[in-house]
Amino acid sequence: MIRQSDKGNLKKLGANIKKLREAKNLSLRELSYACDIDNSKISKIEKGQINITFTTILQLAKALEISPSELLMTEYD
Amino acid sequence: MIRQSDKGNLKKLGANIKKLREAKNLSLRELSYACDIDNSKISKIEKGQINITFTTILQLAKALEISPSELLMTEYD
DNA sequence: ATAATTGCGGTCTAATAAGACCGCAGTTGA
DNA sequence: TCAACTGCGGTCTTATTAGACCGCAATTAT
Repeated sequence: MIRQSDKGNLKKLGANIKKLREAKNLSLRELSYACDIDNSKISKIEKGQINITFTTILQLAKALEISPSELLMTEYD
Repeated sequence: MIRQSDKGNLKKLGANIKKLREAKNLSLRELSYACDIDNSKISKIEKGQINITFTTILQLAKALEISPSELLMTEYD
């Protein structure tokens, strides 16, 4: 595993999440509270360090008040 | 883990993937070959039995020739 | 009939996400 | 000056995905 092209895609996803979080003026801890995901984990997600599951995507989307598909709205390789 | 509401969402995702696969007239093994995911795993995904990761979503979307966000184009709880 | 295809369930190992927690260094602002 | 907040990195355990493989029962050709 740990395909090389995946790393870039994970970073893109993370960057998108960070952008959306900042657009709502939320700190990591605030978003953490809103979606019940540890703030350090969100930090890792935004830096593309972990490969989150579908349900984690749903949690984040809900807290960011957007649709799950909007969360993935980016170009991937 | 294994939140109860997640089960329903996983089934919805699976149903959507199955619909998309059938729309392209692909068997499990054909899709399996196209995205390099074991056919038995795809079967489990379609039945909502596993919580796939982001990269698996990308693989499926690519093989189904749709965008990742389109793959999630459904309503979730 | 019979051979191939298909969906699906189960098995086993290794890798890793989930989840919870700690603490630091660098802002920010009272 | 000091307290609060912020991003972020690391740790530890447990649950689960990933990945590869086997085989059956039912369906679908040939």
